[in-house]
Amino acid sequence: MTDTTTADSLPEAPAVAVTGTERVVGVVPDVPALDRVLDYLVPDGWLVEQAPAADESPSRPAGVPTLRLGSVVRIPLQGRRVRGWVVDLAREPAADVRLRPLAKVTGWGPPPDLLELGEWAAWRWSGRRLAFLRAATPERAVTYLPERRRLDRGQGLAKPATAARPAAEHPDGPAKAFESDLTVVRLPPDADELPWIAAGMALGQTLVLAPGHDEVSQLSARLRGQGVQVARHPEGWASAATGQSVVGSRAAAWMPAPDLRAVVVIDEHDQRYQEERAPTWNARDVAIERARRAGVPCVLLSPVPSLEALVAGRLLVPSRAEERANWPIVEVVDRTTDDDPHRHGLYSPRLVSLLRSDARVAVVFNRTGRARLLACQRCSRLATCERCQAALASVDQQGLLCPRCDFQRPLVCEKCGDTRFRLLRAGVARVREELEALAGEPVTELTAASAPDVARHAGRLTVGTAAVLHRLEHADVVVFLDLDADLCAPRFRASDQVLGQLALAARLTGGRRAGGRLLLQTRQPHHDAIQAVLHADPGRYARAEAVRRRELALPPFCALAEFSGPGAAAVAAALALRGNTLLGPIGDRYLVKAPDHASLANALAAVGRPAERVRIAVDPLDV
DNA sequence: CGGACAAGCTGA
DNA sequence: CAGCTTGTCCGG
Repeated sequence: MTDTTTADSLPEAPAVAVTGTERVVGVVPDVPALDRVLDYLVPDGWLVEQAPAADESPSRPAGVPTLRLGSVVRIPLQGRRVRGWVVDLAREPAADVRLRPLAKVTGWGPPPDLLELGEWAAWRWSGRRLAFLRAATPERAVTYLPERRRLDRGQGLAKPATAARPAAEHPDGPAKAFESDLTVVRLPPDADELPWIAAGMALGQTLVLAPGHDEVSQLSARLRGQGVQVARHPEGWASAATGQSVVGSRAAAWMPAPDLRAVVVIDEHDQRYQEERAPTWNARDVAIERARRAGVPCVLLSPVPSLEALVAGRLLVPSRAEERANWPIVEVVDRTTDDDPHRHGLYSPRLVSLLRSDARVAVVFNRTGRARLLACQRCSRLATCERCQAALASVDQQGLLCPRCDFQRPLVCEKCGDTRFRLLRAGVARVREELEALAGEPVTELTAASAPDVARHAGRLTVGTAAVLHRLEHADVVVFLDLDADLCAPRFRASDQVLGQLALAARLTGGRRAGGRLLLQTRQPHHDAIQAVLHADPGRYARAEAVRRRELALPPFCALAEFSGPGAAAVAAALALRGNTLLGPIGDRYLVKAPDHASLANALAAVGRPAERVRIAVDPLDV
């Protein structure tokens, strides 16, 4: 049997020696382990479009394959055909190499500005450029782009919308925010962001980022209601590439925008902007850099601006009165002084009376399961895992489960065989039972694991993890049962996260005008995060926290990177030699502290990746 | 990533 | 030494 062509062995154009007259392009293959530019011949008859044609378009024969910077192509590679991106239109390969021709043009890909932004992001987060090429590529092939539309400035939104919720009155109005390069707007939780988006869109094509899909859907629906069509990620790629404004979550930071005039990031403090997988890029930071490169204003909105944003841009704040009106009334229950008739310590008298009122109450308690720590009622032996010694958790009233290794065992004491346990550290499920007993009526449990319709059918009383804050529509009062557990979490951003949750809660209840109320149970009533919401002044927290972070040399006054995997030790050691501070190892994880991101990224680029696998997380979240 | 090829192991 | 697994290398 000779030379039968099967489906697997495609007839492949042979490699040919380069004579110097052929067109050669550089292509990055979509192969993660191969982070290189490879050279390919452009077949005869294909067009190569040099610069992005500014004022368009000579009629050209239909169906002629056309290459541009960023074009998605298929290339022969080791007998396979793989996807790749054209990143160089005029390569000059060494005279003696033999090259293969490109197999096919798939369609449009990242425009040149995003290729460059991708290079920057690969540097900034010490990742592979491939991750960003993928992010900036349409999900389905785009083979045709209509003529770029010259959109009416403002797209029908030039006048701020008359919204149901009042716009917080910033002294000079939203347009003011777009007058400089980078502006942080402290917008109270109950204020409407639409006027700010409208002010951006009045300038032309605008990139609007929101942290989650729900927010994106709501926002684009509202804009549609105002007669504004926006491109959404990923299906709106082609529309964005013809100049339509973009609304999307994290990935939308990589949508094309040929006529970009403004960038708006909603709730810039939200951690969902950060990609969890390496490279751990942050869409807010990508948006800032993108606006800077395009020379257009970038506006970051947040009720509780991050220190990262505050050190990067100038701050606009609403009037004191306006900000106060748009935060709820805050009641702090000091658990060190109030006398609690119940043994449990989680339920203050104030909470109990609230449960028995007729208000819609949402209770936040950030511990899933029924109990995370149990002890035998007779012999006080802790329930621990036989396999890994972690504390066993109770999921229901039947059995015990190890949260670390999934080991299961019935609810029986190892030592004395008793089946009664004390719940030393209750979880949401147990708290729900107890709240129900206190209230004398049903309480809905709502966590990230709950079915999608649970939030809609929730009754007057709801308890759950922070998922409550995202999934519930409204509450009259939001209660934080044990704010200290969150404030004291062993992460330096713990109190940032609490403040973010308090802002979400404030949105759920509405401002004090609407009767919104927060009940905070804590043993640290003077904590800056609590004082900040109590006075509706997030600046109090930001100022105090900035001092602490600067003293401890923590972000944003340094840059952190975490290394894990077999190659972690080698990279960490190499970085330490270059004058960075090395912490760890903790398990197989090393933490490196550099004075700033530029020096961290440069040091990492100089050190390079070792042969072994390493996961590099710049700006790690749980430190 | 995934194919190619080399080196290493096994059983007759 | 065929037949198979495991490891290492490399891509235009």
